[in-house]
Amino acid sequence: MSKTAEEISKATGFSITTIRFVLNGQSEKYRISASTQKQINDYIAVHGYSVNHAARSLKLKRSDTIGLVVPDLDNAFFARLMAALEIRCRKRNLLLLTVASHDNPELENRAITTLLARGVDGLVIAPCQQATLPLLIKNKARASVVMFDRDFNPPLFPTVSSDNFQGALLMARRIMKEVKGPCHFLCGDMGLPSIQDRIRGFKAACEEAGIQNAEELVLFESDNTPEAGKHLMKGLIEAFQSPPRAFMCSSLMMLEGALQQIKAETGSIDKDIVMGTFDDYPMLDFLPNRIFSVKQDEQTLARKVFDRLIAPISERKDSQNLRDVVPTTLICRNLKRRARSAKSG
Amino acid sequence: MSKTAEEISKATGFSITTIRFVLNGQSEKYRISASTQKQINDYIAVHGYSVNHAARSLKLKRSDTIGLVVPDLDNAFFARLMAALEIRCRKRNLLLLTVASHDNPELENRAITTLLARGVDGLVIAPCQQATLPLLIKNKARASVVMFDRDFNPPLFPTVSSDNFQGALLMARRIMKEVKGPCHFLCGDMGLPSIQDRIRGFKAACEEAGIQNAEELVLFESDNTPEAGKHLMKGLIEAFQSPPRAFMCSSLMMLEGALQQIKAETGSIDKDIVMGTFDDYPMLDFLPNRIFSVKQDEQTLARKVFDRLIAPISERKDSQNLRDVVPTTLICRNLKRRARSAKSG
DNA sequence: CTGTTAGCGCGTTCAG
DNA sequence: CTGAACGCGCTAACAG
Repeated sequence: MSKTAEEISKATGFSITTIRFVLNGQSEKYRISASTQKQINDYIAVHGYSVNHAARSLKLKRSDTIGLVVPDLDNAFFARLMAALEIRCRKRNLLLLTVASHDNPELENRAITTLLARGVDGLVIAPCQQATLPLLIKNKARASVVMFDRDFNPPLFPTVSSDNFQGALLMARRIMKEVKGPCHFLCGDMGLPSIQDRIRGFKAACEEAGIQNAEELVLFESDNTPEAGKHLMKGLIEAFQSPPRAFMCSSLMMLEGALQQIKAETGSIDKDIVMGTFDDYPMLDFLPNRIFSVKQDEQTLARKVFDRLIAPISERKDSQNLRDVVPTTLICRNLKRRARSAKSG
Repeated sequence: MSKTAEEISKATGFSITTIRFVLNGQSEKYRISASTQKQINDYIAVHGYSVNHAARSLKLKRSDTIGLVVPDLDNAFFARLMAALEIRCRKRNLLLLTVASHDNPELENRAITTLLARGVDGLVIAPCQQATLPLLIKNKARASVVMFDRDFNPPLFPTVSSDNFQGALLMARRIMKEVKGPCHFLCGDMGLPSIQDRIRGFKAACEEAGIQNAEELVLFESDNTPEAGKHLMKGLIEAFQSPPRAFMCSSLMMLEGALQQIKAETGSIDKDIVMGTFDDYPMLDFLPNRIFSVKQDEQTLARKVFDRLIAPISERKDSQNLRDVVPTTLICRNLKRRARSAKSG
């Protein structure tokens, strides 16, 4: 176990101040003698030293810590975002504290409270509710807060999200062009703003294509789970006595469920079905089907989130431009004739 | 921002001690008058209170915090394990601090040092090196340490891992039965004990099947990445002028790379290829191929890790039984004739 | 160049 | 039942 500054002081006979100066690399500044430095450094080399962050935080009212609240730790999108954020944090000697809310408002509040009590210097949240915000605003004082992925109205904090409207528009457009006909949209988590944006994008594409009954093409559930996807697909298959020629899903989980249902009912997944999904996953490569995916740019999202977090004081244009929207990429797989991808936004 | 105990004391006129007793639910014990309690509680109801964990940690030499070091945050297996651990931590009012090592010894050491400096009460590591351990042991004093996923020799700390030998044995056996012939094994991260165990299991299955050249069937790279998988598959295709009839991979990443290579070279993935992989992912359902996967039991792994972490003092049988081995499940997809799954271990 | 000092907020002990 | 006082290890300001 490494020693405290005082222990080093006692052991070497120098005062705590002297010890601290060499510990903090200020020996030049205060012209500590070479001999003194050596003695201290030698002692440290043997016995070790690491600051006590608890004491440091207590004194400085700063924890060098960032809190992150996400719905789910084992969701490819959030995991990638967390990974990207963690790297940025490490560069600044910040520790990222990640807590899952499981899309449950109560757990979300507990997570936020916990993180705030731990004295995080910044807080990043993919909120599952608008109601949380008042609670936050009340305790806001010490941490700068950034929302991401879901931009509820009004945006009480800086918010970073993907261009869901554009992503949905481009994907739906391509799918409908591909099948020269309509496409169903299976949505989970209806209540979320990001999903609403996707639905608007989908409808815009329908309108372009001269499709009248866009409203009926959008199916939704309140949860974002494979089960929800299964259930919606089940309804579709019942209604048409066969799987749809084309459909798109609001998430990988919904797609998973939908495909499981198709496989369960028909024994396999017809390779002529055209599908689309939000979020990308490398394994989509291995389906023989034509399949589109809207890939979110986690790196850019993480960068913008981090910038908002770090520079809260500077550049106070305040209420204006509180929202950052990040373009997505449409990935196209197994098409014979067209290009493979295109930028949105 | 919630108040400190002293602020509450000043605001309500009671002494800090009195405030603390009601904050800590000891008002009964010290027979605080009902009126006093009410005044204090009312104040708290309005202004809020949350303990300052920095001060608390400083005083108690305990942070109510567990550290977790994993190679990669956006790896399905580790993400699931992290999620499972987080839930257990929350139940005990512990905060889980997760840091990625990116399978880089230097980053791993930094991560461990950081976590230890933050005063974690426990430390869980999926180590990418044996060399780390001395460093740890030196600083061990305050945190109980548990290793998982990779059990280096000798096991200097309690270690929890899956039954990799058995998993590989069962999977290889089934694949070879399925194709009535040999199967290649594409391995990443050769140096890891878990991979070594898988190779031993694979060879055992070969021996059972009377296959002589098991050694040649094992291909390996030092990294566990899609690129490594691609590269190995490329070699295989070159050697045989076509993709193998059957192969298995040491991880999903390797499988990803291998399949990408097959697709790149042959335009599609022949549905008669039989494959296997360590770790499961729901999307494997959607390949038309016969495909096996060895699913690790993250819940049980997390439970055993947590138990080792929490109960380090009790039951000191010490050196004996330092290792926990958790059974895996073999998942079989798209087989016509056989059952879908079987337990190992 | 080196030493001393005063809190940060909390848990605990001791005196009333 | 309530108040006062100490110290956890660190930072920062001030005195030599």
